[in-house]
Amino acid sequence: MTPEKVVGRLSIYRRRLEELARQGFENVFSHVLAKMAGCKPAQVRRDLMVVRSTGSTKHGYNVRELLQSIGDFLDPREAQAAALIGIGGLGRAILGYFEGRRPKLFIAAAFDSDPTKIGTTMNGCPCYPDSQLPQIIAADNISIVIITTPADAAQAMADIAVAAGVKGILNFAPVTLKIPEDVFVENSDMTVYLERVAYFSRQNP
Amino acid sequence: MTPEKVVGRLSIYRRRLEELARQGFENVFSHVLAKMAGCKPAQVRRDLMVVRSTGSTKHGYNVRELLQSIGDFLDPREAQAAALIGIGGLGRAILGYFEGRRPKLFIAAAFDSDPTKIGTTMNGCPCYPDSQLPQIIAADNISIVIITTPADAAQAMADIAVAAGVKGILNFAPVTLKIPEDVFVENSDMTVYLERVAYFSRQNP
DNA sequence: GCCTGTGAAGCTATTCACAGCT
DNA sequence: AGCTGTGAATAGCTTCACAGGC
Repeated sequence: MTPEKVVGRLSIYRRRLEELARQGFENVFSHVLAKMAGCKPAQVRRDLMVVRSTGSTKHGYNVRELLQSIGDFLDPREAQAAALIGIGGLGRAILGYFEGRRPKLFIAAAFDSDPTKIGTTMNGCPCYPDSQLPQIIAADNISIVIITTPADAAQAMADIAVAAGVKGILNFAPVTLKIPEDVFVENSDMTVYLERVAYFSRQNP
Repeated sequence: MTPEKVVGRLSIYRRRLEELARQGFENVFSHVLAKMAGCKPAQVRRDLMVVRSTGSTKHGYNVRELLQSIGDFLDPREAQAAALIGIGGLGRAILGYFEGRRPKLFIAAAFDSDPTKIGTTMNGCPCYPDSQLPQIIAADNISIVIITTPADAAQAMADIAVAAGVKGILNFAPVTLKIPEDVFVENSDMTVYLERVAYFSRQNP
């Protein structure tokens, strides 16, 4: 199975290729894409092996074909719906971020415990009370949740989502979730990031 | 030099240990901490070798000592100041997140191009116009910036910050920054995370 | 000449497995 | 008996380096 790192880089290559396409470029060499993505040419070529796209010696890779191949690889066949749990500053930022970016992957519903938010629409996304999570996950066929609640609510929300059949969790709460093996969890912990930057910023002369 | 992964896990262990300390635990075994952090006991023990903390067979590690050792390792000797660039939803969320969390690592200033934000205080953090970045980085001895601007502003802000002497960048903008080797950059790209969760959520039977 | 595709080498990270301690 | 600390083994990732093609 394709490693996480590779899938992550494919996502990055895709966005760089979209820029290139917008600017009218038809072809790109591995060393150019590597520079744009912040990695090495050999790595780009190896990663692209997994999407079975093939370049030519003369012009490198065809931008449009490559976008197609990466899309075929990364995107679901049918559109995939996600839900956001916890409509704070971070949750709102994420809603704004993804609005209409990928037709095959969209945030279909947002949940919060605050009654003043319920019934409103944020960035085109309807807000529901936490209590409706199971019903709406089922009704909208939601397979992914993004958790942006405070730390103390995260596990309970995750449990409900998993019980309702969710298969992937993107967790921004600074806790380690206890989740069954067959559900994919990606943690994004800003405290870790900042402490790491602080640490390494002091290591260079 | 200590690998990034290890530094990240130390940050996680620390927060789990803080919970344990709050709950009154005095000692912890590697397998307990491993479960709390979502990794394996052998990895915990190996990671803890780098902070030169040493456990006992009978009771495992002493929570307070371990917190001390990790702090000595991770924290700067003098307090380290960061600046936030781009006061949108994400920026505000981050300000709220870090307010008063670590005495040795704090966000001293926030910057934005929107004049209505200038002069206000958010989560205890004063807001300045972008144009004052160099002066305030110098005046407050800021060594880290957190970039939460839209994609198209990120490189320009990063260039200014680097020119002003910043040594670490935490970048949330979905672009690959071109930055000198001696400045540490950590990228956190939510699009990548979500696409990855979407991809792997489909791979399990 | 300068590219891609890839076997093989080199490197990094994780996990095993056990000696040594209490 | 059950833990830590760690050499050694394994697994995973990146980079080299070159054959093959235009």
